[in-house]
Amino acid sequence: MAYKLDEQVGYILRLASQRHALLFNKHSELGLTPTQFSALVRVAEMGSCSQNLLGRRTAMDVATIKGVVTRLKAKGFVQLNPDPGDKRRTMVSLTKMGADLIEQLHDFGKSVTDDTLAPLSASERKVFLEMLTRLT
Amino acid sequence: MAYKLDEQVGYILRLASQRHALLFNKHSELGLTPTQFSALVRVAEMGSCSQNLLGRRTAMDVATIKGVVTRLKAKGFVQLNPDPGDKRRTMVSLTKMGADLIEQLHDFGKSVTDDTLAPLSASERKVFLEMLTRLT
DNA sequence: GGCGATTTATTAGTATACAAACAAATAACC
DNA sequence: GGTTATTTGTTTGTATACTAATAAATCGCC
Repeated sequence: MAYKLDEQVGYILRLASQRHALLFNKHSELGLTPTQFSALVRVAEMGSCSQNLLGRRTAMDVATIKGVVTRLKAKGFVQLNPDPGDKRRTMVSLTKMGADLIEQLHDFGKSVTDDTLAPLSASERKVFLEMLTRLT
Repeated sequence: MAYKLDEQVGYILRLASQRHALLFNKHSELGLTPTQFSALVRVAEMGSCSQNLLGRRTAMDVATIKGVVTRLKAKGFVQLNPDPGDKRRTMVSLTKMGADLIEQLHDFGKSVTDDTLAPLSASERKVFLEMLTRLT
């Protein structure tokens, strides 16, 4: 059987991720990237947490999460504080401005997910997401 | 319904792509990245083609494909030549070294695909890839 | 109590990925 | 045939994403 690039899961995953990013950016008046969005939503979920832990909980390595947190801080959505109990740690938490945004982010996230999955029916979406999750 | 980051298609797509990249790199003695692999396989498919067209056929914008082609050339897998009929174009083609590698790349690609899809049964794979393709 | 191992964060380097601006060549079209 | 529009390629800038090396603080364990 001939090897067809267009049928390889890695290649198609890349294409699907590209389309998702496109849909995300198309409606983003928030000025957030998908990665920044994920990190911000996760901070809201976790409350105050260390930069490293935030990275682990969003699947970003230490170098990546540092850049993301730096930019979220520059935009005024999170603040950084030293952990009084552990001098190694930098604690990340939402600013008032960040907290005020979360509900809107959830709505936005739902609509991007909906747009991305538009080619699938409701029952297909369920099956697809279950299988995709198994590939993580 | 609460918004759960872990159930959003964009987030899970990112995780699945990460796992695929991990599996790809784990067995890559070829020194190629997934992106370089895709471009090289596509050049083999297309024979000689312009750098821009190669970018379109591998879903890479002009800046990205330029970098990828530059690195493939540095590794000796492709060569660049001016198009005699169109002075704007840079034609990309395989070197002998690149051509000799293609069969091995196909085998390698198949095994990475297989590893990535390991959590799915044969019939699930078919359904999954069909649905994923619709999301591109 | 102290020493080795681990954790946390930073930095430097490489590789995608995309947008925007630019120059050169070609195509389209009247 | 000449002007406009498009195509091709380059460059700059920003944002992931990962590796590796480093330093500081803490933990584990005897």
